[in-house]
Amino acid sequence: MIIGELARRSGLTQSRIRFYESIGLLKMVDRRPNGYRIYPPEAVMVLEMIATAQAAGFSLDEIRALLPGDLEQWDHAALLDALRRKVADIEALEARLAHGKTQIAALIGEIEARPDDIDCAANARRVLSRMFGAKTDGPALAAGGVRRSGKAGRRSA
Amino acid sequence: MIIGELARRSGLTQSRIRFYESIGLLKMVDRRPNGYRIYPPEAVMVLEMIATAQAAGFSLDEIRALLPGDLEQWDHAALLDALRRKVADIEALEARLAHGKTQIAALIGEIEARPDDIDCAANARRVLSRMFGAKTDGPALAAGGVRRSGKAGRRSA
DNA sequence: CCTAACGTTTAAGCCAACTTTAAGGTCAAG
DNA sequence: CTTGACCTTAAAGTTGGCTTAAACGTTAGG
Repeated sequence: MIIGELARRSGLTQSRIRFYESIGLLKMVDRRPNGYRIYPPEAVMVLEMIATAQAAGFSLDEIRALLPGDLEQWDHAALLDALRRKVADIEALEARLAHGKTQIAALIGEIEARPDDIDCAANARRVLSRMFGAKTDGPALAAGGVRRSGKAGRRSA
Repeated sequence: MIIGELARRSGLTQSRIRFYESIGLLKMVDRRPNGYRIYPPEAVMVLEMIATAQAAGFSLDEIRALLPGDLEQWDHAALLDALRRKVADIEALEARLAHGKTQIAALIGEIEARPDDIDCAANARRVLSRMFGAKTDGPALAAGGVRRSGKAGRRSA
């Protein structure tokens, strides 16, 4: 299979496939005498696997660490470990999200409770002091938590 | 207040504060004849507000759109709107996370169920076909979903 | 008067995960 | 033999949210 077909069959772009090869993520590639890449049929599945793992929240670095390149040699223990750690990560993120949601809900309540007939600055101060007073324990959802859901959507191909 | 003190009091770095000014996020700044920036005391609160909003999942663009620069003039309606949209975003992300967690849990189950006495490749294929067969509806947690929780942690100052 | 600790600017660098661009080689059909 | 669809490469660009560097001015203390 050459790259165009692999791209069509996996749903990824050619550039993305080449990129994965360049970072050592996709090693199942040979060359024709003319320089063209040739892939075995399994490559489709591996790419789908990579995409799925990404979809489950793994970084490419993590995926590379787990994916043996050779489908016959999975490190079960390491894989299970990584999966369990990922579940823990997800649960931590869920907790942060819940916390953030609570904060926002409280803020909505505060704002709704008093229409604009009262001093805004004082109101803002009240709202904020409540938010900060309510133990915003560290970087709640911060740095690496949530990424904007709106404009990031750029699917393959 | 000059920038060093503001940095100390808000917990942000000076470069970050200047950066916020440069993108039009922090407008409450004057200059001394010598060029030094001077800030009113409220700047501390505004910066904390920005950090909190970020922590709640808002991008700097969103924050700029909501923060009027002048504390006396909040657009209540727009703010409420944005907050409600953010809650919806968070809930969508929560759903994706739950879905991803289910997927991973299923995968763990699959792997645990059969120790390494069986053919790995066949097993992998089974596991994956189950994952893909189970309607991995689109980019579940993909593109803009989760960011690694491990190495992103680089807090201010 | 010197030094150390502040402040200023612009520009470039970093991260991940790609995409885009530019400039070219290969190949099958008509 | 030319056209057009394929493939190749290296390098640069993208996004967001900053940090770091370089080169310089200011100010307080001894």
